[in-house]
Amino acid sequence: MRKILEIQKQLLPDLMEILKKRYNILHQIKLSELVGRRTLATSLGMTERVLRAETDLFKEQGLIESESAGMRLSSAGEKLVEDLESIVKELFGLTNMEERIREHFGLQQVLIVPGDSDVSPMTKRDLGLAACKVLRKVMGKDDVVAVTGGSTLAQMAEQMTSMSPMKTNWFVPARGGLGESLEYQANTIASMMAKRVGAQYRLLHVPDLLSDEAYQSLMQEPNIHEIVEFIRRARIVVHGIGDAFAMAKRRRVDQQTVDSLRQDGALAEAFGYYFDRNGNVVHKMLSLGLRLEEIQQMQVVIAIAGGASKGEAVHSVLKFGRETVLIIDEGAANVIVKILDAEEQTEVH
Amino acid sequence: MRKILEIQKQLLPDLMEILKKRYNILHQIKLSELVGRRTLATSLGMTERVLRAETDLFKEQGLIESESAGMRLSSAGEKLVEDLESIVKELFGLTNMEERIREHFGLQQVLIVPGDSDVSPMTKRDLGLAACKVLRKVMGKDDVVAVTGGSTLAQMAEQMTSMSPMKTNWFVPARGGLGESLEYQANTIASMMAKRVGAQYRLLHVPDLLSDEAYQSLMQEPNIHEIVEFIRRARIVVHGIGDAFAMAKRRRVDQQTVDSLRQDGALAEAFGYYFDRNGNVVHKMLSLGLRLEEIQQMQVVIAIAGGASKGEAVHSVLKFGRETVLIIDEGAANVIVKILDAEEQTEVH
DNA sequence: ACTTGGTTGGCCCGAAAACGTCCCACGTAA
DNA sequence: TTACGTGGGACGTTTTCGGGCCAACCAAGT
Repeated sequence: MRKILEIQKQLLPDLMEILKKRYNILHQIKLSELVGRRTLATSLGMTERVLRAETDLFKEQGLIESESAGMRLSSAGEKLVEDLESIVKELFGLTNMEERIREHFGLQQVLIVPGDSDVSPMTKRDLGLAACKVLRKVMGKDDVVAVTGGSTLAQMAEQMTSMSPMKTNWFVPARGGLGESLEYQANTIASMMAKRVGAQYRLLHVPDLLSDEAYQSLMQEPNIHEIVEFIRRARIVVHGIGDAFAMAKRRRVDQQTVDSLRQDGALAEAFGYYFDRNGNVVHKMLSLGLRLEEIQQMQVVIAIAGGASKGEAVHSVLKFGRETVLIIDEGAANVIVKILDAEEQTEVH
Repeated sequence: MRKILEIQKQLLPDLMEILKKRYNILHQIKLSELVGRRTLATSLGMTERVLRAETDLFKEQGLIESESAGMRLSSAGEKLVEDLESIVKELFGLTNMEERIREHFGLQQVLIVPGDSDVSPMTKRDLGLAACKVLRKVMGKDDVVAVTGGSTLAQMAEQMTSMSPMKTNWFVPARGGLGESLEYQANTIASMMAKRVGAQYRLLHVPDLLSDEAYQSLMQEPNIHEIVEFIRRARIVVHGIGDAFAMAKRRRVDQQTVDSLRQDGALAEAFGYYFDRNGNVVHKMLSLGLRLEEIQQMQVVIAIAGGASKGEAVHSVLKFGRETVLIIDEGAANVIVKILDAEEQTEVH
């Protein structure tokens, strides 16, 4: 059932909106039992004229009957609303969550794909696909896109296609090597994405840094300095979100640091920064590239994550809050919403 | 799946058409493999500009890719078309049958409601409902509507409603008593319909006739003559279609006539006339009211029938062919289409 | 009997979207 | 080279959409 709507959505992108709108109208009529155009319009927040267009359609379809005192659902309409109820619920469960999360964190856009990446690998692919779509939409001429590493981003890179080569675009790693395995490194992903869409790319081949001195001396290197500057000109950054300890382990962080992370309540990781439950930065990997300041001022920050297991992490990164677009799956979304619910509960008491 | 599509058809009738249009375009692109806007437009019979609007959308959705040599389906588009295939079939299977039957018999409109009256009584209700809708649409001011008897028509009468009273309309029986039980008689149905929509009605209380003499002498009666004339002024006739022998039995036709019907290959019955497989009239009930000539010249002839068991009968009456609107259910439609298929088969050989 | 507050359905008009049509630079095949 | 078909752009026209208003009507309350 969901599939059929997914399919239709591709051909009729605004199908869902219309469906929802019409359902709302019918629903409202049902509640009001007998209601006139004007009151209905104001209670739905639409102008009289557009509402009228809809009700005229409903009349034509025999879903409502209009008397001199107002309109009411016909029996067919009643039945339809009943049938719709369950569909709309399922349909807009995700949309509702999207809206809720979007509003709560003040994001520009939230996208939830059905499924749970923890369970089904297909969902991860969908996640990547959705991310590609978003990225394609926000990318303009000459844009520089910075990407991080991680399995989700790698998946996204694999899904990436473009109809016309984006010769004027650049892909760069958001930060230098962060100790991940080659295939999940930002460098790998940036170059892969660039190749797949016919864009250009520049890489930042630096090791993880252990000391400020190393940082300073590397930044003295003209060509390194130059590329870091280039990266900082990025208008768009795409990053994954990870569980702090899973990430630390993957990056083979030494035990001492892990302990300190644990002590600080680290929960999530994104672009080399570790966050605690409340979105505070509790640790950062020392490397070159984008710093938090730049990310905070970036025009488009796209975060991608999937799986119920990452829900908490996503929530904490969102709490830090510089993202503009969030792309997650249903599994993660459910967890996040549950956390929000809990927060509201405690607020009330 | 079926249900959700039905709902959409009611709530988003225009979107379904768009869906079909877009599917057709994508399908055509798929067949052409690589094709330009103009050639595609002509092969689809649309102007270049509207096609362009569609293809632009497809591009935005990533369903097609455009090269300098033309457009082709992207892999996503390919997949979508595949998935759509079944949806469109389901969605427009009935539509296709409607169109096929409409064209084959040169009808003005064919309406197929999902389901089979033989199996589910709900379908019969839908049939009645659909008939009401059609009738409401074709009825104008001062129109006289002649109706026949039968269980389907009775069902229709029960479904009949109108938003505004049709004070200037008349309902009349198409023909005099044809030996049916009271509740299925044309008189009963005409009066019931009239009452339900606030219209007027006149009845024709005459028994079945046994002889020409009786016919002649009854027609001498001024008031009978007058009402028959009135009936013949009808612009619209709504009639059911029945299986010849079921009908004969219900009307308690004597054995001799039944035998003669069987000998003549009678198959179907409508408004008191019996038809054989090829749509020839093989027998007629002697009564007053509309004659075949009048029906043939009537502006709107609406035939209603439901159930696979009536498929053959409907086919033979259609073959006689004076209907303008046909309202059947899926069960009957399937049978009819099967007959048409068989006919085409034999034509080919 | 008369006001009041609501209804529907009709109408008008400016804005915006859709559309028909032509043109252009370009790639490609002959 | 030529000839053709392509996608993309542009532009004036047509059609639709949407906002707003109004007449006729109705029911209820005064």
